[in-house]
Amino acid sequence: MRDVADRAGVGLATVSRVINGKPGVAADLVERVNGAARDLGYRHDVTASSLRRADRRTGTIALVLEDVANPFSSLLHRAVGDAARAESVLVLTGSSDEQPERERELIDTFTLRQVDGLIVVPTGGADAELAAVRRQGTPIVCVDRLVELDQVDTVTVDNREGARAAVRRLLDLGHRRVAFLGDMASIWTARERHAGYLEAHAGTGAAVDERFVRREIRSADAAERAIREILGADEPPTAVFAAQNLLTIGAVRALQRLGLQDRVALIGFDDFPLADMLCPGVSVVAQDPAEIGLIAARLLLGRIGDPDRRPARHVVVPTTYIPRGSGEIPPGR
Amino acid sequence: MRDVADRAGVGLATVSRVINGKPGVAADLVERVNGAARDLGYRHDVTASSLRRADRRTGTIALVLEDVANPFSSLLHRAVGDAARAESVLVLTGSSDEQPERERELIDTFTLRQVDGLIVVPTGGADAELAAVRRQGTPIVCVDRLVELDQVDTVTVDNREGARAAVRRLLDLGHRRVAFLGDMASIWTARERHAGYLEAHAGTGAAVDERFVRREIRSADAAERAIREILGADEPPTAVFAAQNLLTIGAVRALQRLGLQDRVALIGFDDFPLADMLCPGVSVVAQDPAEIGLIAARLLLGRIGDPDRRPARHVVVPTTYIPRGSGEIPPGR
DNA sequence: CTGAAAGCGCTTACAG
DNA sequence: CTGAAAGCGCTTACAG
Repeated sequence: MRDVADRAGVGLATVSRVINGKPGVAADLVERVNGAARDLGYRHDVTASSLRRADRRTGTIALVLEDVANPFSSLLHRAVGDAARAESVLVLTGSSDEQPERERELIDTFTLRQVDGLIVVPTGGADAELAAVRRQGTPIVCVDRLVELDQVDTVTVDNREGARAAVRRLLDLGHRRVAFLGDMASIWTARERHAGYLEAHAGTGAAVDERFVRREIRSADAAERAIREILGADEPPTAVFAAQNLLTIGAVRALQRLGLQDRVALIGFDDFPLADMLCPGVSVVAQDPAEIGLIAARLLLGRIGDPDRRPARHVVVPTTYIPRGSGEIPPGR
Repeated sequence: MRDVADRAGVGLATVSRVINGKPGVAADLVERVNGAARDLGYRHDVTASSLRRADRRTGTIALVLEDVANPFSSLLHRAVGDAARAESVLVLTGSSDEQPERERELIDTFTLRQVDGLIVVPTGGADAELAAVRRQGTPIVCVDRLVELDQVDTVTVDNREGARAAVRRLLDLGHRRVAFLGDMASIWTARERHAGYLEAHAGTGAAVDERFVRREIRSADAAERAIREILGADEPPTAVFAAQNLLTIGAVRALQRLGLQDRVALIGFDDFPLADMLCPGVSVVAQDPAEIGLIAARLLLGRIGDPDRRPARHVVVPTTYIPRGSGEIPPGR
């Protein structure tokens, strides 16, 4: 920048003004500075500029996901990336693997790098750290899972209602014994979906049979084992509600292995690629990760641009039931 | 940092030395500085520190992918992220969507942010920019696709051989008419896989029938249409080789719709989730994106740590054929 | 072993 | 409208 100023025969301040597009510089000087910059192949150092800048913005946000390689996460990532790009902000990413310790570590390194804001899928075990960072002034939006913190926005889906409606469909079809497969109860979505499962039964003839309710299931393999076990009982369930995509896949695998895929109904929560191409197609309560990501990014970018203290917002994105066959199997077939 | 120095009653330089773990500071001073830092809740500003640092390293690398939401990319991303994390470096990501213009833009913004190195899946249309950046001193490793540039390492798979072996299997099974579905010829992998398809035919009785060779196919939908067309011909192919995962999915869809999934053989290049659960299971030439990512990250991190000018390396990661049924269907069934 | 000073590449009051 | 000076938070020769 020094060199540009010299070559253009102006002061440093003027170069800075021109580069940043600030008004009030004589046209011929603008011309000269731009010319000099071009001749010298000048490259503006964004990092250095943020150091002295009044707002100290770095033009970077961070995204803390459960796992960047999981389809839900990567679609969310894509949407956030696109929204950020439109405002020339870059995005750093990390995977917490559902470990609070890891989440804390990520939050720490990202804030140390002076990110302008944070979008996080909270494990639930690092809420205190999130609150502290927020108090420090860094805007945060939590996605996928509700967290009640001062000044932090959240965007989730109506898990309870989505689950309730899906399970109610099964009951309305005549199923009396519907199994439940769920993730760790420490995860908000897992609790909500379980609650929806219970609510669906209320007021119907069907009772929840605790033998068929399996929670704390963490992988497709575990889900597969659970289903095999459950279906080995006498008077086994005639339908399954799998409250998470990996668990749905495990359930499909179990049913296929047992040759029961056309006899036992199945509905999963969260869509997954190729669900429509299995036989039968797997019916799901679909979320829209791209929409969630877009809304989260807008909320965050909005807070960054305008730091006045509006109260936290909680936006709920609707789910969609997609019938593909597996959820439409009647009992006793 | 000023505050820490004051509270510890030492100079700024000493604080810097302690924070950076440099040797040669009296034990009691180390103690005092750490104590003061703790008391004051001091947070080291990594960004500012890189400004004056001799090596000017920012501890950040960038990853330019085709699309962060595509499974191949996101697995690669995950591996790179893990390797980077082990050395406390952060990773910025962007999606080029196979557009050279977009790739150039990403390279530009990332280098402007002073990243220490770049891992890119090159579109092929921004090689000049990559070369320029490399000459500027920034280490680069290209993944998935070969590019011949000075001092840039590449890690790819042996596409040609993987494709050749797969198609040869089909021919050995007795198939005489094997269709080919490929991506844009501007992409190195698409050209190589096509070459492998041709090589497989050499010296066998089977001749390549150009009516059944479709290149420049960009999506699952286009692949589905192409297959329906091809299978409408008289004396249609009895087997299909799909040279990319989206195209494989399109092919499966077409075969399912036509009810031919158990009659026409299919092998895809690149594995995809749930390929094993379709009926029949889809046989593929699998790549190992995690391994590719890990190797790329190591190469890059190695170059960053030790900038002496070793010649570029090209590492080739093997592919694996996974038989699942669809590739094992004999002709005329 | 330690600290005062200079400086990384930039922005921002402050005079003019 | 413009420029010289100070300073963002740090590191690094350079003396001592």
